[in-house]
Amino acid sequence: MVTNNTKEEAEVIKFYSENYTAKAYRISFKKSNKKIIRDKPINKIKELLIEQARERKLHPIVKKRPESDRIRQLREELANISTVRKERVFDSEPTEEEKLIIQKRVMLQQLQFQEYEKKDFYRKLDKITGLYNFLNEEEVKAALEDCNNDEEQVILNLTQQDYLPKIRRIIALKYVRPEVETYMSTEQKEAYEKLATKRKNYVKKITSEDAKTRCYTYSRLRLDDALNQLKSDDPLKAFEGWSEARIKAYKMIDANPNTYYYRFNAPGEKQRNGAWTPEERKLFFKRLDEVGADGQWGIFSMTIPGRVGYQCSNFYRHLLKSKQIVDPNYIISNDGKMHYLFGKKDGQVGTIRRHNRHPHKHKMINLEEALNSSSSSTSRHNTRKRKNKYTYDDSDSDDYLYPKDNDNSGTYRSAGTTKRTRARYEKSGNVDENPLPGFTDPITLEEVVKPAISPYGHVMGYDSWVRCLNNPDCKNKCPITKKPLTKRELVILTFENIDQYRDKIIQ
DNA sequence: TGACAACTTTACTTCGTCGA
DNA sequence: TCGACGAAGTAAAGTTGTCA
Repeated sequence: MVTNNTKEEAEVIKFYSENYTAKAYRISFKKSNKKIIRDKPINKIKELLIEQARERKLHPIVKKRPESDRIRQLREELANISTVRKERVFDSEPTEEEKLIIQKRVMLQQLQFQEYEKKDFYRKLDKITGLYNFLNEEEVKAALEDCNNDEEQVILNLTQQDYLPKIRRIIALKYVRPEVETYMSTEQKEAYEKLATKRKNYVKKITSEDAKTRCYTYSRLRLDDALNQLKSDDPLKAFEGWSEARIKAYKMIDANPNTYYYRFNAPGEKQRNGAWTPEERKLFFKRLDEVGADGQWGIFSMTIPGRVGYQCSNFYRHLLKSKQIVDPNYIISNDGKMHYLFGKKDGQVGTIRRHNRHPHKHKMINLEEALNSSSSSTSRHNTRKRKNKYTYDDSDSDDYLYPKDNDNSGTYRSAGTTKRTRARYEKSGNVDENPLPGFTDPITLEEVVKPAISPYGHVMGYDSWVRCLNNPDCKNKCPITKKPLTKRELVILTFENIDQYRDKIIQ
């Protein structure tokens, strides 16, 4: 995207805001009914340092990293290089053979130095993450660079609430997306301009007056045209003619990839149009096997180059319509149109949604009616303003985010994501069911009450996860891996499921 | 706990384009 | 001219937070 640097900088600062860290500390202390003491984190660090030293003394752990082997290997290689001893070193030029040996030795020494540097880094990494186990390697590296490689200084700085956000900002700025290069050649540009002119002059013969007016007053802005507009130097013109939905989706690239990819390809990726090639079909079915048609077509399309989410959605409907695949969630009404079943409950007839050009006459039609006659359905009024929120599951239980029992589908109950439901869940007494007693929350540094695991294997208190994922600066993004993550993907650990997840936990 | 508003998501409709 | 298909826009369902 072509924007000025300030805008990009603002966009890439996604991780914890200063406010968030401060809040986390506040909440943590509020919970334990303690007064906020400014040097509390330092006291905590001191305790941890003493504990760590004691633990090391009792149970010395030697972490083996591939580097140790590599250094040994390099040392052996160095020893095996033949040596040349000259009696009068400066008398003559070295022979070719001697030059090669020197070159090899220098190279190996450089490598060895690099390996030692790595080893030293890992030593510091272990020391720092021993205290701040929620930091990742990249964050430690950035912090060390910031403190002239002084790990003690890093440890000290990290006791300041605003230091981690500062480091994360530095990292985030490293990933400023480069400008999307113009991938059009001169010939392509000429052809494109020709096409654009043709489009501009194109006047379709329309019989309806209304349609004619619409055709003259606005023309649909195609994706390639819209993206080309972004190359304009004038920021006002960049989004000219874009629909609200498109702008919204475009802004969601980090916050919500599904929304973005539903309407866009990956930045710089050329859009593919036309019929699906056999390779694309193969990719589509492979993806279908992996994630299924769960409605997140944006996410679905991410692995299919050149195709956006709605293209995948349309293609899926096409496959259904042409009976190449079968999905019981869709029905075909008498008029031959596909309808997705909403609010389908076990043993009950689901409803289908029908669009109406007249917004004041919204209707929900019954499946039976739809199957019998598509036109008769319009006579039935549905004045319900708000449907039952939780239509996916009949159960009244509040096991939010828990995998369905005996369900091999891999889906999760989506009900009960509100504060209220969570409160009810907590009230139900499940909170006491902590399978990880003594586990420290990396955010609050307090013992985790309700541990939850992400698909990436990181464990934090459920409340900490929720606060991270709700933080507008890094909404729906894992604070540790920076990868997309929603609350629904979290699994609260209990005695029932801990064995299933124990091996997946990353420490 | 219900009502409601704001926001998000996505199924579906409509329209543009192209080739026969 | 027409049918088929791709793509954009929008209506409406779902979600979540707030307030009384």
